[in-house]
Amino acid sequence: MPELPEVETIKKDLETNLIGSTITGIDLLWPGIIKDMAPNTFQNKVIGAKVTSVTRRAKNLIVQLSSDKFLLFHMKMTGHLIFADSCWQVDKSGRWLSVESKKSPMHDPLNQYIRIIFRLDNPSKKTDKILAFSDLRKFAYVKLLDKKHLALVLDRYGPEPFSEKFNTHYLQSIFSKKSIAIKKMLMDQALIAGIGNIYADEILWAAKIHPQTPANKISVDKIELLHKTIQDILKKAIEMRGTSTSDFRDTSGKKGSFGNVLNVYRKTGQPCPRDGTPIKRITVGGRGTHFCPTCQKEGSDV
DNA sequence: AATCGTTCCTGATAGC
DNA sequence: TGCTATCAGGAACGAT
Repeated sequence: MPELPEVETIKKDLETNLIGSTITGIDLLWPGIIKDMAPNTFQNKVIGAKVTSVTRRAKNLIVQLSSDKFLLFHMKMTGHLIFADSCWQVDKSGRWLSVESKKSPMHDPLNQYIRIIFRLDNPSKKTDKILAFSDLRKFAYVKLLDKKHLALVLDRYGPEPFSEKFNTHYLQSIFSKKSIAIKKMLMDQALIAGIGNIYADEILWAAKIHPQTPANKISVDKIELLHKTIQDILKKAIEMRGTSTSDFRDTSGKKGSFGNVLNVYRKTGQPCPRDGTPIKRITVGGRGTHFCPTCQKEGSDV
């Protein structure tokens, strides 16, 4: 599921490829992908606009248009954006046609649930391009917002982990007020932007904190370590272009490599890389949670 | 006011 | 073999 590093990877790809392109048409294969607006209105307002910038906030991807409107993409669990030549076509159910090679990224089952295609014209590129939005589970969406409504949506998120506001003092202030599980707090988008299930588990393992530790029981020293760990892990994951243990693909359909260096996420029963104890899986806040019961002991070392 | 449960959806997998 | 039931999971929203 795309979290901060995965959406950042998509953002970097599209910054290179999308800026300056004009959206010349839209193929809508599943109208439900468009939220908060009638599909016809959406198409009328988007077609003809030029992409002026691509940014990320929390797990959202924001594509600014020359019309001073913004496309807001959320990938949820299985959303992928694919940037490709316009010769690629899909059938009525959103599967790519004429996939000759099994090695082609388009052959990947997870790139074959196309819900909407943006057709692009860019004079500086040799051929026309498309931006296709694939999403197996139909949780992902795209919205068209003006500046005011975009600000309203984005203001609900907590600080970005690489912003100045995200410092040890901030973590102390939010943790001290609540006794809920630290993992739930790390994943609360209104408190910290961009951390999801994979990175929450990896961060807590690296900082040796039990995922169910009440947030207000964590010492100042541990908060400092946690702060550093959040930044270190997210930075490394961005450098490795994300985690693709299940669904994530970049805009050319390729996997990220952070999945190769995971220590606990989806490693149930496998030895902890630090002490060899089998990794345990529990549920925290309704989410599958992986940790080492020995080096992330509950109620100790907090 | 804060927190919990439900909802959206499909494919993989387990169980019979 | 082939069916049905269960589960995963981000985050908005309704319920308590």
